[in-house]
Amino acid sequence: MGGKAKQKAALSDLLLEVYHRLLARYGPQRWWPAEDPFEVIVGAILTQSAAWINVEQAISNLKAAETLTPAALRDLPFDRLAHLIRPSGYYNAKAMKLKAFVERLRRYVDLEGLFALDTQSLRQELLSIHGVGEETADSIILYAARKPVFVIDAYTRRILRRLGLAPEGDSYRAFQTLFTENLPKEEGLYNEYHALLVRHGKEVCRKVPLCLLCCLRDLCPY
DNA sequence: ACCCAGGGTCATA
DNA sequence: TATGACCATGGG
Repeated sequence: MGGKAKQKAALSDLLLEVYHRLLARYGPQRWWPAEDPFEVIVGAILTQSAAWINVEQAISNLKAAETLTPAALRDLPFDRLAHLIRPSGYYNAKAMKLKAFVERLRRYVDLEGLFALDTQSLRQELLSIHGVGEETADSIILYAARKPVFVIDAYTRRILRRLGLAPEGDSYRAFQTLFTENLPKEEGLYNEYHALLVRHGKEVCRKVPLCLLCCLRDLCPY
């Protein structure tokens, strides 16, 4: 094995080691916390820069109003939609995004039609919808369409930096490549790994600044 | 009182 | 392409 290949093998082992530690520490996360694919999508948009606890309230409001379907959201007056999702913050902006999504969905009839696209086309299509950026698009592909795409979020970046693994460039794609080039391409693994990173990020990285109690502390170069 | 959450868009340089 | 203002609620 050449030097390059050896380095890559080591990185792959490290990423798997991190995964197994998190899994042992927290257990399976059973993501995404939603009853169906459409609820995943609504949650992915509502959780943008918002605490999940507030998103849960907004989703709960939508369910109580029996409006958590594409057709119902299309029929819902804008102001009423905005009011229902108020707890998740940025409610006018997010009401606009939800409307944009369900309007675009008409082209494919339903989610099944949209998800019939190959992964690359699906990603491009999602990115072209107002309010859907890279993280939201990938969350939808992984957790709603159940296709193997690794989701990168703020927690993931923070944890990788702390482990001294942050890629050069610092871009979304660079972080994503780090995972996909060094892990088996499995939807189940990507699903659980990202969920665990988020769990770990919430649990430890903010509350315990230097990771003193962190299950990854001996992997930290700091 | 202040900080920031499982981001994204848009205007500007 | 890169930065900054803006979107807004609720819990720590």
